Amino acid sequence: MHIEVAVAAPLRGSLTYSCPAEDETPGSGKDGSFFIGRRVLVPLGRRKVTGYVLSTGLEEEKDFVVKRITKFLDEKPLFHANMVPFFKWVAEYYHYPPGLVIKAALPAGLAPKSVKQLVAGKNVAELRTISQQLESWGRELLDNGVISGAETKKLLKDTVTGREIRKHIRKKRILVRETVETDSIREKYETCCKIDSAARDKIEQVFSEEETDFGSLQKQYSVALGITLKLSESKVLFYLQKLCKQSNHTMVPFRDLKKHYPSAARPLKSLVGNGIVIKADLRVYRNPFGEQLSFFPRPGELTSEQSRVLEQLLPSIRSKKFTPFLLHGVTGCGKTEVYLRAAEETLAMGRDVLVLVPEIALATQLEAHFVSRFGDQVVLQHSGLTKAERFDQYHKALSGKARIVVGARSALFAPLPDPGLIVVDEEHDTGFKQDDSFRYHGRDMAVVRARNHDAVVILGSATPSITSYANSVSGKYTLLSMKKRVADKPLPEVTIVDLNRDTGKKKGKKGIIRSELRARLKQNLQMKNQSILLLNRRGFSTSLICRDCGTPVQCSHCNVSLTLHKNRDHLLCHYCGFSLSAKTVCFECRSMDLVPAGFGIERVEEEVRGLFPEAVVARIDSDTTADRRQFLRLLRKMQDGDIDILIGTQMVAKGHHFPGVTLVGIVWADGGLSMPDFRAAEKTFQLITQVTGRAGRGKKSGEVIIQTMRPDHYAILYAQQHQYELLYQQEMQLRRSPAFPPHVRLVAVRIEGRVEQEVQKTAIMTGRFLRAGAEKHNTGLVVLGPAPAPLDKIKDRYRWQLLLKGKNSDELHDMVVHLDKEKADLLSGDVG
DNA sequence: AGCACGCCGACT
DNA sequence: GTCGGCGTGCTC
Repeated sequence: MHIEVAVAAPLRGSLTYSCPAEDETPGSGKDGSFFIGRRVLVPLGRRKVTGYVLSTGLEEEKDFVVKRITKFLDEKPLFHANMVPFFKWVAEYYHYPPGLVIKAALPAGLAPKSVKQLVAGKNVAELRTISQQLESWGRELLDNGVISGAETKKLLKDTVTGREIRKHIRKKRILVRETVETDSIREKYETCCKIDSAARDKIEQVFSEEETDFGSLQKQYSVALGITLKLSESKVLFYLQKLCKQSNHTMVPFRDLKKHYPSAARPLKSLVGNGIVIKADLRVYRNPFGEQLSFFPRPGELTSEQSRVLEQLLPSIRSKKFTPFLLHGVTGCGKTEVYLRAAEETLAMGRDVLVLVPEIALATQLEAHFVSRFGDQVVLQHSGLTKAERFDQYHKALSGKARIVVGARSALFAPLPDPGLIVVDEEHDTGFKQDDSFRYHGRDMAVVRARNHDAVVILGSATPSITSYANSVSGKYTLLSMKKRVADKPLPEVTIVDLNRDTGKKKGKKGIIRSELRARLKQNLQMKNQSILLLNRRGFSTSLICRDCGTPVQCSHCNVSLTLHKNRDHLLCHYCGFSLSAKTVCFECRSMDLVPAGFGIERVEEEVRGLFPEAVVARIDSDTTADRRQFLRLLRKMQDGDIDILIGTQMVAKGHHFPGVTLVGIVWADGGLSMPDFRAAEKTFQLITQVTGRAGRGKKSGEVIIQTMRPDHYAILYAQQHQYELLYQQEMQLRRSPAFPPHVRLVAVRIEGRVEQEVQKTAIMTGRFLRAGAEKHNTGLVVLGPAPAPLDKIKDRYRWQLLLKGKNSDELHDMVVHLDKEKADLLSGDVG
């Protein structure tokens, strides 16, 4: 039989392998459902790699020799057959090898491949005589007879050592062996035991949890069971019964039993021997939920808006048809409850639920709600989990033991058998886009996956992306609006403070926090309310500028200024992590007279601590919360009201529910407006609106103060007035000419490399190529550039870019494929 | 990705 | 002649 396999290697398409007849399990069906989704080890060239079975039953003649698979790596599939079209679609759309798409979709550590090992050959002994001074690898080879795969790779990569080793291989002193290491992560099993049911019934009659006299226990149990028990044996039975009742599970983990009765092993063995106790290894799932989550009860009543929105949603869920919704609801309107009710309905229909959030901090937030409602039906998928936890969560979803997955971007590929609802919370967030060589947009792909499964998809946000909103205007998505907060709480009152306005007094000594904000902070502090200050800029100051020649201190690897950090003692590059002592001199003129310029969040913190020494102040940014636990701890403290003033970057703006916050101060709102990005205004509006939404979520109403140097800017004015629709109209107007999304589609082609001239030359060549292509095929595509990218040098790599604009996405797509094929022109660097 | 194949310059 | 550098192209 022939099978179609996507191999975990950068190949455009899938490959055909043959599968020996003995692996064809009887009753597996002609549709191949037994095979699809299983991993196979296959020969690829001269080595062996992991592949994924996509389809079966390809029997026709091939013009190449079809190789046999080496073996199956799994008993059961790792993904459902209905994922195959989705994987293929994603691979095609993002020009990414299908096998690598699948590899990225599965938990890490499940793609073994063959590696070379060095083994002692028959003439090893000669190694000793040839060189009087053996290097460490030679010693290792003589002592152990083998060198590990990782080590071998390193040795062969080194030119000098590699040459020497190859010589030894020829002389049969060393042999090369190909080995395949097994999966690094596997299921976890735990020894559990239970009392045989007949014996259990008998013990049940005399069982009392309060019993402490083990002597009498021994007698009672012996009589009940009709055999003579030892004291230790009756103790084991007592604890088994007790733990069983407590946990409500029939099987008790041996580990738990030992906690109560450390010497349980021996009596347990004899009980198992005479059949009173049954032992078994049970699959356990490593628990990723960490600390106890807060519990949220199911509200009895919905707001009228929630009911209205659900009236539109629920029929679509019942109809089991692809229906995309955009849920535009102001902050604090109770979107979460809408998600939960929709999920309830989906489960009732026998289908599964996928919930995507842009980052793990929000995953925790939503996770608590979903776990409160659905208990152990919920699993998590995000980068905060260990590999082993992720593996287990994946399998729980795969097997159908869990029916709801809550997770970050990568949860998009969660192996739910039949998703009937996909929720994308905070759909506007850029966290769905991001990094890696495999750049996919989580939100967009969620819509595609929903379409594949005939599922309902809800994109939720208080500040929808202009693109999504345009889709709702055009009718592609159904718009659901919620304009009121729950319990008729008002949206916060927003005041704008003009930073240009000179206060007159204390010239040059003005702080970053102006009098209005300062006064309100003070008042809020006295009333024991909490405040949030937002500044979306890390570090102490934006740069360090030479007072003699005016040059800022720059990163030696990137074309950006270094940011002053931590007690002003070191400079840091936010793009490559390069760091330098702050006691430096100007690179241009060697002057030592360097002054900080521009302010960052650390400076705000310093100022606030100076102004309010009695307040409990905390700062949240990626410098203070490198690990997730610390971040969660701070969030919890904030929720519990143990922090008076929280100062943070955009991390504090997103989705959190802090009931005690009544004042939000935006220290400098226009930071993002000067960015060379056509979405700058949209992003600024989103950030202001999101952080504004943190105020007044509890009993008391909220207030917001925006400090800005551009008080007339529409993004800031509309955010002040909570006017999303006006922002939308303005943006659509502005993006008409010159045309920007959503009026046209945009593809950025970036060329980067270590040599500036080479990059520039390649960029110009690529530009010519693209223009020629656009003209020849008579497309409406417009090519802009090439020009140096907005960040034209990062990590020692120069970056140039071209923009492709087109109304027709197919045309753009074809052009990118066209370019991809001709990539040979590019000397170094990569195109995306 | 990783590996072979082939072309070319350098060196025994 | 031969070794090994690197550019090119293929892997069922």
